[in-house]
Amino acid sequence: MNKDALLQYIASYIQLDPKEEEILLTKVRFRQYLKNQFLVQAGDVSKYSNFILKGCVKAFHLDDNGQQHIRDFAIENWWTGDLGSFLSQEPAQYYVQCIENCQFAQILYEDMEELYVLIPKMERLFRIIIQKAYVASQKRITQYQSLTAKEKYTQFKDKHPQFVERIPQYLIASYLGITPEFLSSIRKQIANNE
Amino acid sequence: MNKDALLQYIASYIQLDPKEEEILLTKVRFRQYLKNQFLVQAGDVSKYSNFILKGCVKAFHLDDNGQQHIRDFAIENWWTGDLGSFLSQEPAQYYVQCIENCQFAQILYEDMEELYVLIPKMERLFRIIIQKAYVASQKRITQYQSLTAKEKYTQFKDKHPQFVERIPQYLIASYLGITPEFLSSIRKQIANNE
DNA sequence: CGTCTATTTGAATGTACTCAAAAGCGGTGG
DNA sequence: CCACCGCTTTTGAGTACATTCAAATAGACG
Repeated sequence: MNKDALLQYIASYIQLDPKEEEILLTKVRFRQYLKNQFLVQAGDVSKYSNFILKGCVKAFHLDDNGQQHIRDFAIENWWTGDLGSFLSQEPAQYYVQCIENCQFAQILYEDMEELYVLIPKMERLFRIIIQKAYVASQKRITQYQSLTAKEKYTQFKDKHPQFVERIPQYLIASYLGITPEFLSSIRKQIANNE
Repeated sequence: MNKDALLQYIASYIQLDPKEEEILLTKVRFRQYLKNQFLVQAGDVSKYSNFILKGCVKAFHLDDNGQQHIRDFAIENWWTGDLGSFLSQEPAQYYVQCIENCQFAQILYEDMEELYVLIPKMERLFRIIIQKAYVASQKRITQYQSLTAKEKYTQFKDKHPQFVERIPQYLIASYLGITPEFLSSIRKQIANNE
């Protein structure tokens, strides 16, 4: 499978020499998942960190009423999983499910810890990646607070057109924290004002 | 000022030898701020990463209507600032303001980058800290999605009693994404049902 | 073509907001 | 020690944004 996509991605953050790349690849497992297959299931421990080579996933949470709430979507060149479960090796709170057929590069928890020792630069890599993800997450919170549903949808559409194309609307509604019916009426409004 | 609090905090994540602690301290600036003073102002570049030795701050965002939305609070032994601005060295999107008189340990952006080189373990330290912060941020998003205002307040109160004691209610309302009037009526409801 | 899932529609409802005013509370000075 | 000031919290009436529920329509796929 396409290991080059992973190495190229990493090269955009840190420089690994050929030996280090080799070590890294001994710790990486390449794997295919089908559409609708679960990468993580709430209740199980999330054993892998998953880099997406191909495809698209949703990470979601089930509330007490059995309702699904999308935490985030992820596509090629993103990492996904339940980070909280992965770090603590305790049962996951989230589900991660494939929206399309997918290919992942997976690193086992124990191997990840070893990699940090064998290749200290990996600490830097993930520090930087997670810093960025955290900044984005903070921004999403303030947008939740300060925007109306219509504004949230408009900004999402403008910022992530690739998601709007690939992902059903009722999932986007869930990501935005609104009902699919209301998103539908927002879209109607937008269409009429143009 | 109390450098030991910083060293002790760091020691709970990584082990620094005396020489490394010394190097670290040459890069740290200890500083006092008064209640209501700004640690970060939107529009300015956030030059420091700030560790709180004493006191309590709010980080917030101003929307187009001039309304304040609390991104988060931080107290002793937490880091605060505008991470996005600090990392990119571009103008901040957030304000960070002292709710009480405060003492901080500050590290300049350039010094932080040097520290990562001089003491590679610092990469590990911040990787771990930010991973945790990111996990908490994700959890907050899903709580935003799946809880009513009353549930959000109850959970906040139970999880962060120290905040409820120190922080005015209208700021907690803003953090939860509701109006102070509505929080007041929620509290009345809770009081009546007991 | 038929079935299953996703999207749209519309009416009734509810949760949370706006606005205005009153009450509470803490500090300060006369 | 009381009176006043500024700021925070409470109250209440009217309103709006978004939800719920039920049903119709549209789309995708075998």
